[in-house]
Amino acid sequence: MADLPLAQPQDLTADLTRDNLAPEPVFSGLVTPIPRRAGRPKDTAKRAAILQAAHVLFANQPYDLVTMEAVADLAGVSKMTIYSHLQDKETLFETVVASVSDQMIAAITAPAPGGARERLTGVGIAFLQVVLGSDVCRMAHTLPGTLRAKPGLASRFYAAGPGRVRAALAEIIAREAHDGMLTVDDPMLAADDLVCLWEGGMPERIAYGLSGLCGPAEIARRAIRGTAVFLRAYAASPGLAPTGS
Amino acid sequence: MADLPLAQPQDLTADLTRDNLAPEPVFSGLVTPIPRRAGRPKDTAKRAAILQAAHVLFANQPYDLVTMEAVADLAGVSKMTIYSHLQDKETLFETVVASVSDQMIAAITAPAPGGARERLTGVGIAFLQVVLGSDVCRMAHTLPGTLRAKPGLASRFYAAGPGRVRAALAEIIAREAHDGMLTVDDPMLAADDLVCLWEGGMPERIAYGLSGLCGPAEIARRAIRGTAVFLRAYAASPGLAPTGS
DNA sequence: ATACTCCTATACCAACAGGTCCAGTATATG
DNA sequence: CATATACTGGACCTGTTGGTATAGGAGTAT
Repeated sequence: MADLPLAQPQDLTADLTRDNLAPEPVFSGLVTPIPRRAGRPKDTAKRAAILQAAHVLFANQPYDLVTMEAVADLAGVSKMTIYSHLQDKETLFETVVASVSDQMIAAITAPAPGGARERLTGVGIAFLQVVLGSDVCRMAHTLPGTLRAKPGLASRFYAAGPGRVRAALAEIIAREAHDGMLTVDDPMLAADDLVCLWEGGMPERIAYGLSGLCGPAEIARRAIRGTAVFLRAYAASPGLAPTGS
Repeated sequence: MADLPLAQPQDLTADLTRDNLAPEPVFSGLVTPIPRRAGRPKDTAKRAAILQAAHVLFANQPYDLVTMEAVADLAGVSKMTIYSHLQDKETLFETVVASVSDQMIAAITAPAPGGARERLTGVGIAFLQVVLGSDVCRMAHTLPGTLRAKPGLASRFYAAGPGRVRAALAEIIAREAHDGMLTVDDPMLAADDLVCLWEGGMPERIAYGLSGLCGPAEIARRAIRGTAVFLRAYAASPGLAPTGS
């Protein structure tokens, strides 16, 4: 029963100070283009700081435990400033979630050269870097509970994030199958299998706080291993006929 | 209170009336043995009703949205009665989680006869019946967010539930490997693979509310398919299709 | 019967979070 | 310059929730 050395989830929010934010200038692109109005214009840097602070907090705490004042403090901004940029807490959360989806998809869709094994391994590494290597993982496991009451948002997030990844993967697999490299009954199910083999119970253990985020070495190892197992099961090797279908 | 227009997520909690509880007499066994004191004895049925109501509510709502009054109403009991049986909300939650773990383990550890394929498929069906076929699935995805702040409880739950299942599975796999039926590098990782192949992205989709619970047919199909893919990847003799046994 | 305990109902408290109001100040445009 | 808007900081309101206090009714033991 003795398991791996597990990371303590206590100090997750310990060092969340304003000067200690993760250097992800992702939110700069989400800023409004400039409506050109009279009076003092809104400070786009403040909006980015708000979204980034919310990103960090939502990634490390369940939705209900993230207070607007905490977001304001972490962003170095007055609470009212948040409400002047975002309508309410739900809108703030939704904006952060949307940005995470974009980030995830951008990481996946980068084309990779090489053979089937190299291509799949490359996609796996990019996928795991987001899913196991960033705080997105923790946020992903906070989402279902939060979005239970907002089915519209939930389906939108799934379609934009995991769903699109799975579809893209299924297409890759279908192409390989068409080229005779794989023998696949259902590309969608095979995509599920591939994703799961890459992840292997890690998201669950990370979500439970029993394991920390994965580093590059661990990520590469898992991508290679998962792809290998997948290819053993689905490779169009002579004499081995796939079941099902 | 339950009549409020509070955002009911897809009537999940719509028909949770006192006479409509799921018929699971699981909690009868958790009742105190009879302390034999003077005066009126505690009503063990009420304790069971409390735990069962809490089970239903925690399975369908995140922790923070489950109020003690809701539990009391659903159990048909005064709020004070809950506090006379359970110390506080966390204890109530912990008790329910423990019972779910017991239920899960009992479903898994039932020994199955037959060959490797039959044994694994049988375990898979038992496993998926709990994980995909009951409200445990929804609760499982609520847990990480809830338990983030209580690492002790989280690790205990994981050890009692998913962790023990994985260990048991790893042992089965190791035995098959020792008997020459499988070629396995690491039984623990292989157990992860098998579980994931059984589940295939379903828990995620169920948690997001994009899919309902799986029925027996779907569960059997997934157990068979997952086991088949697993055997294709891990079967000892690559040229011999293990479809027959 | 009596004593003791359980159970209920209700009111109540403290804490806390989401959101608003407001007075004052800063910063842009025309 | 004037004007319009942004931002701050805090007080403030409102609603909710976990948990407590209390009083009276009800069931079971001796």
